[in-house]
Amino acid sequence: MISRENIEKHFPGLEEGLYEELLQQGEMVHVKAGETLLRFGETIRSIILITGGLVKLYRADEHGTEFFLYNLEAGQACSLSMVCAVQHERSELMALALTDTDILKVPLSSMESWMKVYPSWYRFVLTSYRERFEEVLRTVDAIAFRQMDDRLEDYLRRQIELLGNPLRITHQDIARDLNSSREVISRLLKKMEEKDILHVERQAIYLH
Amino acid sequence: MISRENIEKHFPGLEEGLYEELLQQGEMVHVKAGETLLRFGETIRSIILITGGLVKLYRADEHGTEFFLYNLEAGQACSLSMVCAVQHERSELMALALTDTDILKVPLSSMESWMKVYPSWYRFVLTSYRERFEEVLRTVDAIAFRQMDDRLEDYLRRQIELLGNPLRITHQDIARDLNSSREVISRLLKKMEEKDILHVERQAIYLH
DNA sequence: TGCTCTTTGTGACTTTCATCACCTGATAAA
DNA sequence: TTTATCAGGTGATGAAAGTCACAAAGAGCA
Repeated sequence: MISRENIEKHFPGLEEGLYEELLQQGEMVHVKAGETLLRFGETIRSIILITGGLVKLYRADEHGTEFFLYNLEAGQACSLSMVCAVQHERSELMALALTDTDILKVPLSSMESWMKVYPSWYRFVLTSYRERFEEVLRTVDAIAFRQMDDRLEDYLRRQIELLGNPLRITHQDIARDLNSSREVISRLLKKMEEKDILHVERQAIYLH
Repeated sequence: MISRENIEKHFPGLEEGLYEELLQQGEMVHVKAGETLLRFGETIRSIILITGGLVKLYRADEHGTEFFLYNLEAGQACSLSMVCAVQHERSELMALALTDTDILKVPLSSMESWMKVYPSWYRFVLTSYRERFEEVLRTVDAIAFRQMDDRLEDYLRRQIELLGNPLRITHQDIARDLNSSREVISRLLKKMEEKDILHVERQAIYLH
């Protein structure tokens, strides 16, 4: 359901007129858990704002190997879509709905005019972009400077922050996100369990 | 020397009025090779446009270990400075002048008003940002999916593209950029020499 | 010419992590 | 209830790359 309240709640601090425009020009789309929102190489046709649910953004190589970058939740925007949209560029990332997700699609054409008229939009766009950039930099830090056990703990904390404790996920899926292998993740989880950092059950990780 | 021609040459396609503003409000600063333009955690006070020379952007961890991200040359902008500047954010990166470098510093205050008035500025900012984002994503790919020999070859090609053939650099410095060790780089270079990909001399790498 | 510093070469060893093979136990479907 | 499938456990092995120790070669300079 597209509603003024919903948008105001998730995207506070915008101008009155901008809320009106978002309502008029935006199109609300519901995406089911597991569906792909954006594929690598796909031409971006609209700006995507998340109004509910959880989306995972990841990179994939030519063999289909994946690498998790960051999540987007309600109140955030696919900044790639905003910036690529300007020149009808293609997506560099894959986006997958982790839960049922509601998105507000805004046509590209709005972007440029809003940029001029609404300072809050301009700030929103640049802030989103900066935040995403920082997340990717944190990812670079992780793979460049840190080891698997460390990265795994960080990953679990971030996921639990978003999805709740316990985290319902298989070792295989964690391995895919971290570009590791199931065996390695299982072994590391067991070590962390021995250190009393967490408790592992089938399909569930309880962080202490 | 700050000159209209210089700016027009490196930043083509902007509006007349914007060139005037850049001249009036910009401050030309010369930075010597080896000097640091931006330190991690430093508050960003102005937008930085490169009008000459070569700058290296890198990430560093708490132990001072470095990791090369990308270079900026004339005609490019420190996109971090543009986006961080909006909210007086701190720098996430280190920037080092590799050669003598000329930069045009523009006060933050100009940013918001130009964004409204000059569509070309808005496009320039978003395009810069997207390009930098893509470079960082390429870096993520490299460390996530590829091995050292591959990354080294890629690194050498990119550096030679910018700095010319032969590349004058020590193995130690390459190792620092790639977060590897000198011995590993030396050995890989030797292997590449055997494969006739390049020729190694003291402080110089000739790519075939 | 000799001395020193920087850069590079090299063997031996270690660590981290991926891979393989195979097993156990839980869950669900037939 | 039996069987198939999926999640997870575990030892053995190997490859990539980091570390250590030390040698050698070039460059600069006194």
